[in-house]
Amino acid sequence: MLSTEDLALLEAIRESGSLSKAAARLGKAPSTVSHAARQLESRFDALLFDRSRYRLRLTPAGQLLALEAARLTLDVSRLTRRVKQIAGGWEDRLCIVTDEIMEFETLLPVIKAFDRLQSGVTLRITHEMLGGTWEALRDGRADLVVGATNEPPVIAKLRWFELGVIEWVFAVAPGHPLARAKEPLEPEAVAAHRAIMVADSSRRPDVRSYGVLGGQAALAVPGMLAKIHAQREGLGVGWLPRERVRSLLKSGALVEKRMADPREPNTLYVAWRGDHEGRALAWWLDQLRQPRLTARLVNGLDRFA
Amino acid sequence: MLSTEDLALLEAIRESGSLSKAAARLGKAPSTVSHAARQLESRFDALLFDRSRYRLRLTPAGQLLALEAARLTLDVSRLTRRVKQIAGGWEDRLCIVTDEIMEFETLLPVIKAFDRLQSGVTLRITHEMLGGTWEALRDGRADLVVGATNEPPVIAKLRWFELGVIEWVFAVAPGHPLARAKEPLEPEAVAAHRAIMVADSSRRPDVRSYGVLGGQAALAVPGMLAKIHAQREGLGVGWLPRERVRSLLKSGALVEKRMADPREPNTLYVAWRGDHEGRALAWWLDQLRQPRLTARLVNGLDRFA
DNA sequence: GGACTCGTTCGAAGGTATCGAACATGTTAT
DNA sequence: ATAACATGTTCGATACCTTCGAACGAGTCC
Repeated sequence: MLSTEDLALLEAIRESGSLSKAAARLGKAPSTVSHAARQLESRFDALLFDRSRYRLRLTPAGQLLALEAARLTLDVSRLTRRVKQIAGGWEDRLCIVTDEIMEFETLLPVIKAFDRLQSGVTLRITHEMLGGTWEALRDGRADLVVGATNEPPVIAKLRWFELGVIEWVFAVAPGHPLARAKEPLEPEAVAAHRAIMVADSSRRPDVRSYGVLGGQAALAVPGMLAKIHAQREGLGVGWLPRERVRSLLKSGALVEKRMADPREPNTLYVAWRGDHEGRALAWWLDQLRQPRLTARLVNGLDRFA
Repeated sequence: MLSTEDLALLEAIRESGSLSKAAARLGKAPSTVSHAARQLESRFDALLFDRSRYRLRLTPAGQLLALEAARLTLDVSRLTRRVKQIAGGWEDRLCIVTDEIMEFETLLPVIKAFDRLQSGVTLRITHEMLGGTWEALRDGRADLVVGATNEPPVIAKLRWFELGVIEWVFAVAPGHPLARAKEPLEPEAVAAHRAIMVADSSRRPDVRSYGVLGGQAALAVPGMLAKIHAQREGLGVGWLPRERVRSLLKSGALVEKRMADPREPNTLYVAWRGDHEGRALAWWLDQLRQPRLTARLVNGLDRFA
């Protein structure tokens, strides 16, 4: 194959346009370079050097080789770095999947801190909706999930801890008919109005349509933030995460309604497969155990404050 | 860097799960393989082999290296082929640009014949409209242009020969008002009807709108074939290449009209830059000098016969 | 024309890869 | 439990490859 010395030789000849000048540059004897050039030609079974004139130069084939050898050398040095990375206990890449209710910006400082480690680990952070987080972990699409809801399913070698608890509030716009309805609201009263629910982009059943009654009209929106907006505009009703609409409730832009059937809080989980633990995963798990970050992820950002 | 021996060693160990078995496979002494393994680890400054158990195995880092080394080896063998190709006088790639009026299928047998040469030269064949062929040659986007119209422009080292002559006919649908108009048709009579012209997909001025008069209504269509269809449907009028509509004229689906201002035939050219002549280009030029192929390209296919 | 440059060939020296023997440890079959 | 066999490492000797410097013929420049 090709060595760094081969590349250096080709580049020195290309740039100096002379074998003896190239040898001087490389700190080698001209005879060494001459011999090495012959060896290269023999190895590739191609004329790489034009000796028809006084000073030796690259043929077009030699030029192509010089160019491509440079690219290959880059490839190899990247590979060397990656191999060292892994030998040092870091992963090649880390895929983190969060529930879409969680705001990506909360993770930005963490990502920056991780970058400062200069581990070389490729990071990939994506969202999943509904039970999609557990699915991603099972399928191997995720190495780490943040904010998974429902009880942890049966997955080989699964490890997890609780992130926190998310509380729900049934809220309507002040001008919505249900805003003036007698409390606690009965299911029949709710069923007469359109429900707002988060669209399920996966093929799974609509797990996120909590409290939507049979036959009830529904509007599916692309995420929790969109759901908040839709309900604030009076387009429909449904459950919303309390901490994420706190200032809307306080300002009256949304009105909380007590329900005949209250909704239990949800526990959020951090989970990973225990058979693939590298330093990057360990680092992230450590961060996710920090109470301040945890609170921020669970409670979210009040985008309406 | 990496050698084919390095790759062979890594793969033999991975597949046999043992250093001594790998050595047997490679036809080498176990001590040689042991030493080579140590050298590899030293070169990458990483533990590539797990010696904690009876039989030596690859670490995750070693596995990544084995995988990536295989990919790199493939890269190098491709490069070796390319270098040999060029040293043998072939180009790395050949870009042929034809005028879009020419049917691609006419070139299929030529492409197949070229493939049979097994030169390794990458072939790229594209269309240009209007003066786009000359532009492609000047810009270096084309190595060879086929069917360029107008006089050859000033391009450094330009070489060319005539391919043939294309004749035009002013044709209208039988139900079109101009079909019954008195001959020869005067410009004023034509100007009252919509012109069909080939859309210019480049940024150049509309050179292909020959005979379109100022203020005349126009319909731009995506190519000569589309123009033929549009005129046959009576959507408008204009000049068409005589040989490509011969059977439509014969069947009466299109009616030829004599004009007060006849259109001169166009000369088509084959052109290339003379400073980059390899064996592939030479081969194609040779083919393009064959009278049968030339006639087919110039006269085209009568898709309506 | 003389001084210098260029690249090749050649023999010698230096560096690297490979072999086989010896050895310690682990595994398997009886 | 023991003997036979397997595994991988270390080490010295040998083989192979790379590099050097000297000598040389041909080209270039002042």
